[in-house]
Amino acid sequence: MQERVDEKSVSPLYLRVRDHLAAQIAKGLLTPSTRLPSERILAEEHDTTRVTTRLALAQLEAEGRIYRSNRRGWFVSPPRLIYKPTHDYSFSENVTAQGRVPATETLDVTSTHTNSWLATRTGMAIGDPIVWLRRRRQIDGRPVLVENIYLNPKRLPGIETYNFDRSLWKLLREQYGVELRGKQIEMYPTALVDPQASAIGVTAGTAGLYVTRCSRDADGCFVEFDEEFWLHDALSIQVEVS
Amino acid sequence: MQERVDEKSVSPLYLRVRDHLAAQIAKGLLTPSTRLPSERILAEEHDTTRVTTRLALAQLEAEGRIYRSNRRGWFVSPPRLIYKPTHDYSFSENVTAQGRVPATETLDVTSTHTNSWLATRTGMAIGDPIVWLRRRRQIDGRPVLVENIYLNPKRLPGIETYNFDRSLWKLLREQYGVELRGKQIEMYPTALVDPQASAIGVTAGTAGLYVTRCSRDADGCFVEFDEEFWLHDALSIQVEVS
DNA sequence: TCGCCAAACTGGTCTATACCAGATCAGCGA
DNA sequence: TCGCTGATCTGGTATAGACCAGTTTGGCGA
Repeated sequence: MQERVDEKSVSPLYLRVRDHLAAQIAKGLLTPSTRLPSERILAEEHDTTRVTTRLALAQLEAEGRIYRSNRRGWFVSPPRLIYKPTHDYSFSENVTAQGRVPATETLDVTSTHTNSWLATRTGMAIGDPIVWLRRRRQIDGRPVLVENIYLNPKRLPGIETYNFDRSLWKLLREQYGVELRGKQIEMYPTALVDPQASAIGVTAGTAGLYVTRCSRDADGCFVEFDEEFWLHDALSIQVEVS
Repeated sequence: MQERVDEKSVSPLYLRVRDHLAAQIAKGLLTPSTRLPSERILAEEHDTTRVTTRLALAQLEAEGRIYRSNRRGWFVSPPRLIYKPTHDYSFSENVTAQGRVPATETLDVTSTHTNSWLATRTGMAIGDPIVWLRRRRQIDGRPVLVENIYLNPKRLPGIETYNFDRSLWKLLREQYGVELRGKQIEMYPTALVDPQASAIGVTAGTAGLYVTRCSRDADGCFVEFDEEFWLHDALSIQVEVS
């Protein structure tokens, strides 16, 4: 089927398909949130098979240029959200400030107990009561992260009764007078797997960024431990040191 | 060939293969730097084909559990290097402090001129002389990053004549009395593509972390702009805010 | 006009196979 | 003993299909 290109050392076909699509995105022929032609059509256009086409798409996905929406197709990625962990406290405010539309959904709120994994990270004792909150957050209608938040009910009595579909940071400040001071942040790239992958609506193995954040108030008292699973193409992190 | 598992809703075969390998790693049957059985053997063991086996391996690679060495095989990933951009200055010292063996290779040193991309990031004027240094760095013999470093020859006269196969930070301090103060850091996950992918010896599309760092001395004078391309499974980033 | 349902379409998973190119290694010859 | 060489092993690239499971959509009927 494929006419043999007899020149030596041409790049592999799947990279040529990748470059062709990348050029169309760069030229503005394909813009954020537009759908790419289907895999079958792309395969036909390049005189190849779906397997090879999917290799090319996987390359662009890994670069963060396109993403897939489950069985709906491939889409051009929007710009990354700029996130400054040393400055930003509120997801909603940050997203809004960058001209985009945030949304937050509470998935689950549970009163439970500190396990050993949490204990070493928060300073709480094993067995201490703790409130476990799961949320999904979106930018312009696209889910970009799910998070597990663990709240200290000693410092935040009655916290489990509030509505969490808004800024947690505002809630803490307005209802509990908490001024967050210290934060320990850890992050590394990894794949999203279940249950996070299905919560965010992507296939297992999609590239992600894992971020944890432990926040304390002005007295050094543990307030909140946050575990975030981001889509890898959704954010860019900026840190300033002086 | 494959005996049909007639239970409904069993997970896909490639995820079962993934989980089987992950369990072996967790149990310690496969330890860092040991080679996995070849794709053909794994396929045979699980009564499937190489294509499906490679899907499973790609999952584990995306999670950072295994990595591939070009045409040599798949290996279990070593622990991530902990990197604290707000504290750490020296790659070599940091790697050594974590009980591992660092190595640095200089790939290229060129005296060139500031382009517009660099100008907006460094504050230099377009056309200003600048020294471009490319290095590859290893941990325990495995290349984990390549970097482009741009040095300000006004602040660092004669810098291009030094040997760069050691800590640049020490060189700046000892030879030029530079005390780095301000740093602007930006990072996001993306795929490694050529020329960085081949410089690091991985296939194009391998997951990576892109990090840039702009350093200034105590007077606020631009000293160094660093652009790093890390393997995504090689590091974990920690930031402390107070 | 509205709502439902079936067809068409999407990506998701999987088989079976082929050939290529670089890495490795055993064995042969100097 | 050492170095070369070729066989063998590895992953890398590619074809040509198949069927499944959600999503979307167009048309039909109330």
